[in-house]
Amino acid sequence: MIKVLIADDHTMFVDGIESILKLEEGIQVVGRCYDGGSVLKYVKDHSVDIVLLDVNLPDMSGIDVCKQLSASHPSVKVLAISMYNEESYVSEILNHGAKGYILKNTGREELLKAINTVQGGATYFSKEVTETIMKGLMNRRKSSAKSSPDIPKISRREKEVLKLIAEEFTTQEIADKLFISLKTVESHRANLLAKLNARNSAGLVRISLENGLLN
Amino acid sequence: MIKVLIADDHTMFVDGIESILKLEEGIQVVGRCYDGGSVLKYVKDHSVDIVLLDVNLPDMSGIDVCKQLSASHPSVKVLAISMYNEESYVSEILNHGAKGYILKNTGREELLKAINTVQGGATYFSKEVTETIMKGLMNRRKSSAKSSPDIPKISRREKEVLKLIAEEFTTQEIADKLFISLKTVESHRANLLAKLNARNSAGLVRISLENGLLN
DNA sequence: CGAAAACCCAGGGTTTTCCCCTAAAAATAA
DNA sequence: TTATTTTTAGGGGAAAACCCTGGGTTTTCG
Repeated sequence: MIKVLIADDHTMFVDGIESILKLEEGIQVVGRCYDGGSVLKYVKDHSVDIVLLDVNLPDMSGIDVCKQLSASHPSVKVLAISMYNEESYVSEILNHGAKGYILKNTGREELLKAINTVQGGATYFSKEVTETIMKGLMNRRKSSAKSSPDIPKISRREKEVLKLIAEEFTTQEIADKLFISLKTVESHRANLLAKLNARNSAGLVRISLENGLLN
Repeated sequence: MIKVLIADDHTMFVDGIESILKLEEGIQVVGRCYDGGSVLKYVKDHSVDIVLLDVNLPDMSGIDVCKQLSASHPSVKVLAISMYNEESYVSEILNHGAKGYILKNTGREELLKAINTVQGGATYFSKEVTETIMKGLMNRRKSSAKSSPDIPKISRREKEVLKLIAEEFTTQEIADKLFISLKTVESHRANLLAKLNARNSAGLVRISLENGLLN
């Protein structure tokens, strides 16, 4: 028997969910909460398997609820429910321990599948949400891949110097660390400025980070 | 009846999968392929619902197979199977149309769940794979996901200066842009160095980018 | 309201970076 | 092998960054 807690500030929505789950034999709705604080309170005093958690709650964001929940009660699985298929919402709440993310226009079948999947220890995202995540991944890949229009090869030594510059070491400190002269470090930096087309160390760091040159 | 095609170059593995699926009533293994070319060929001539596709095949990578498959036969769902839980593999093959990604140490139960989920139109990732994806998301989204441990408020003017520093402008240029003295700009930078706990402008830029302070 | 804090401004003095130049030993590629 | 790149290093000077101090203004908060 899966014990489910529903957390959403819209009564009608909670009613809808409950009426769906009531018909299921393996699922028991053990409680209803209309704000984040009640969720934390309820979980403290009762046994709960899954929390159907709305991302947007009146008093505190579902993200915060999720964060605290997974810290204090890691065995409780959070299935996020939201009106919004926004990548930032999705990644944020998943980064804070949610086991799944579905939209509010989800049908009965999918809701049940999500609950069962999450209960089984895996994660569940509805199709639309997955597409959103993938789009996000794809865009980031493109931008990180294409954004090297004209970057000549950075030699091994130059890369070492570059890393140390990004870590805020002075030229003298870098020279000492690498057992080379201060003038040599300056040479490397000068070459880096030319290669990365930067005007100063600040630009050097920015360009490096934007193109992931420090890995 | 779900028609499944197994594509993997390790015979024993294919046997294992097939013996598992043979016991299932709703699933029928319609073919076996040991390289990528055969997959494309088979799909062209037969009706297939799901391809269990190994990411590493002898002749061509599973990514390429997936790409061509989703272009020529979009109704065929690809469920990627791999030994490796590498973020680059996962995101790449998912970007090319795969509907799921599971590892080779996956048990019988999870394999069946994955097949049914994918057949139902949703996507499926095993727990470990999801963690990998989320880790990747988190690293790229440090700004939104991560907490800012000890960053005092940056004033409006300081932020302006900070942005211009990151854009490689010199102190004099910043002073001219903002119609203030060179010395004033230096003051702002000094305050920024203290607030962000940086030693120099390079660190200023790094910390800003890591914490998304330039938005 | 009134004090404390934060913000914006700015100058003097010191250290560091940046730039333009040259150049040789060492490693790598053709 | 020869040719190219990398790594090393230096002089000298202009520019920028950094450190310390302080005054005037605005914001915040009891």
